[in-house]
Amino acid sequence: MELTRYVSQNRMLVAVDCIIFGFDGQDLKLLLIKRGFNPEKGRWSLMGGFVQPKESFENAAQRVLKQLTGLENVYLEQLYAFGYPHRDPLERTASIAYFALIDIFKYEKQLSSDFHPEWFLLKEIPPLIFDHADMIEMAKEKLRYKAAFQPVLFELLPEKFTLPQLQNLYEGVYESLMDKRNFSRKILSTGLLLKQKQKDKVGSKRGAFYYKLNNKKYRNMFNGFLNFIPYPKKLK
Amino acid sequence: MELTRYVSQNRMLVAVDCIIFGFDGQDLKLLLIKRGFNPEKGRWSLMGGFVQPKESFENAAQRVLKQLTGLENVYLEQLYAFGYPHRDPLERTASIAYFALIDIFKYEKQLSSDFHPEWFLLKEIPPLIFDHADMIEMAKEKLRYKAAFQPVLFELLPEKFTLPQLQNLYEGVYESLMDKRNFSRKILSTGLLLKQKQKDKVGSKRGAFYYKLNNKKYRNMFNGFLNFIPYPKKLK
DNA sequence: TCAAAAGTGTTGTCCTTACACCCATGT
DNA sequence: ACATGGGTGTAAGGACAACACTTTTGA
Repeated sequence: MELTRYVSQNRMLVAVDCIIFGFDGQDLKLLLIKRGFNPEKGRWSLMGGFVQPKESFENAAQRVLKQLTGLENVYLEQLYAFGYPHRDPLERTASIAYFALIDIFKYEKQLSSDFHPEWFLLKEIPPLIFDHADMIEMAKEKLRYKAAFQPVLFELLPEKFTLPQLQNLYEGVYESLMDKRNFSRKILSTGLLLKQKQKDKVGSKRGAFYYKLNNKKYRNMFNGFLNFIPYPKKLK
Repeated sequence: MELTRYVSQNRMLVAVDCIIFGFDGQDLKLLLIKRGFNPEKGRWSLMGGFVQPKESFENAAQRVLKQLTGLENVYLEQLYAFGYPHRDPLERTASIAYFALIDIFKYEKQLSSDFHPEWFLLKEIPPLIFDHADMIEMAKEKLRYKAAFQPVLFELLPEKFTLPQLQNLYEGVYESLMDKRNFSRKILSTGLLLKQKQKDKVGSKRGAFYYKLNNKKYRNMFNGFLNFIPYPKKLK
């Protein structure tokens, strides 16, 4: 015998939306798509989808992410549940927002066409549907908050990267300038980085040494409390 | 004309659940209720309720909280959206968990009877329905995380409180001991506290001075990054 | 040879920790 | 008078911010 269901309560649609961050060595970017159906068809939007009956929210976000980027095993974290009644004018729809940090170079090899995805500079996000701009704002804030104490930004980098690239990344996230001497001392003192013998010759004539993550240490420290950003700074 | 709805998608129930923290000057506590309906009738549970058609999640949480405690304008923050398919065995139900920090003494004056609420020591939480224990675990963690950098724990205190009480609170949240000299220096250096002339004579013969929050400063600092917990410590 | 970016060391200041004694009062 | 918890100061070490010059190399 089935117990009675929760009668006389209203059900609603539940979707996930993904705020997908990437970093090209210079600038922080977001991956957006052209919405393919009504309402708001053709406008820019976060990638999203409805949660299916047998799926957890996390699984739904992974599915949606894979659908767009082809990537799996990506850093994905629940951001916030958005649910005011008319956020989707057509029908009440809750959205569980996730933010993802991906290696933009892995993505660029993928060919995903249906959604007309495009990378936008974080500073040049176009108008978006519904409350997606709020979601992005919150994701930026959470990323700043989190990256201040945990080495999460490495998820945005390829296997090999240079210190100047890493500093660009931190400067982008915090929209501020940092002293390269203090920055490298602090980062290197964590012991997270392994210096490589090769240099990256793209960004400069002299070239900058590549580093890789010390993966074992990285996993151990991932949930620790560190102190990655400098105290309040003078900008020149 | 109405646009087509999102046909062939499944809707689900959405509820809110509240993790309600209190502090009696000595220990951290949680407010739990006896669930009044099936399934799992009569077992301990977080206070919750279904989100109504015209309600945001935040409003639903406020409503539920007021229903139980009689309190409004309480510190309330979204924690996480729990949604794996069978968390409620009866029917798929998402739960948006909120955590609340309330002044336990304000509550104690309220008479709310229907739910058979009881305060439990945070260290002595009974078995709970569904995934409520996970919610509490996450709430504890988030409170620790947040209180490390923001003066959020004052939301748990009455208007007037003593430094030893405040220290008990921090020690309870971090399950560790702190040096009272360093603690008071650090707290007082924020300028958040206003010393009162009266003393609390309950906790000791000599009595401890009351302090009040400097509310203006409090509001300004609330979203700042501070450093409230000591670096790794030796416990005696 | 010059322009452009990479790399590196020192110093002063402030924050943090560790630690011990006296004070006020109710019993 | 004594037991209980409240209140305070100092010194040493570590972390942080400020700061400038040399190196490399492609054009």
